[in-house]
Amino acid sequence: MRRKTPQQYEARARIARALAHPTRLLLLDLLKERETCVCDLTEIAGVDQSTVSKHLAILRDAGLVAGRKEGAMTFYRQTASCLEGFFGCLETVLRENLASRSAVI
Amino acid sequence: MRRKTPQQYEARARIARALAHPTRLLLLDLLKERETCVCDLTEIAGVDQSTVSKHLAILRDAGLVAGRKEGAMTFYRQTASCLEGFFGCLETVLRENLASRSAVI
DNA sequence: CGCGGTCATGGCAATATGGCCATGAGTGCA
DNA sequence: TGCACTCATGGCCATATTGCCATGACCGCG
Repeated sequence: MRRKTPQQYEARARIARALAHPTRLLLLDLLKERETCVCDLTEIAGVDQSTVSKHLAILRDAGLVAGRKEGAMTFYRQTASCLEGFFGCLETVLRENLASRSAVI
Repeated sequence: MRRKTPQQYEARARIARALAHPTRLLLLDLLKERETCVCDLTEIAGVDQSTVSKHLAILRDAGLVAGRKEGAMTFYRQTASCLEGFFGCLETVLRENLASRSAVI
């Protein structure tokens, strides 16, 4: 494969940055199954509502979730269809890290 | 799937953070094909050698690359076997984002 | 209309990140 | 030994990120 342009790496990094926070990973995990309103997400995440809104905005800007307004509430859902692969990758790395550390011991 | 512990999300986020920088994505791309020394990586990346070393340390701590000393040089290689899936995920998101924006227009 | 519930955004402070410079350690050659 | 080369690390500054608080917009119900 040919090397990519700085713009391509920047575009990829923008999405990766959106994935690089535990609270956002939790939100994505919750939204994998079903649409959820911000109020419920706030309660589960255990941080301020404004903080959750900002995290959701970051995920939305990255194209990973989308919001649907219904009355006073906004229901978010996952839009990226590939996150299973991403999480699978993370788990693989974690397993490999664990194995190599065990090997050292 | 059951919800995960904060520690699990933190562990995942640590790896995601390592992937969340364009220069590190470039380095991973270069190391996908063949082992490369820091000096060559520095020249290609176009940033200071110390900066490259720090990026490589971050990737190494995340378990994504490993270094092998040979004489005065250190050759790095990719150790994570799943990054293709990760990059594929990023590309999918980018394509989906592009498509949805085109749909708006 | 008034009011409580829901959510997004601006402001701010604390912390983390990223870049370069300077430096030090280790290697190999003359 | 002396020197050039390679790489890692500490220091430092500029910038970005993250959290909460405060606030404002919007909705729906009395």
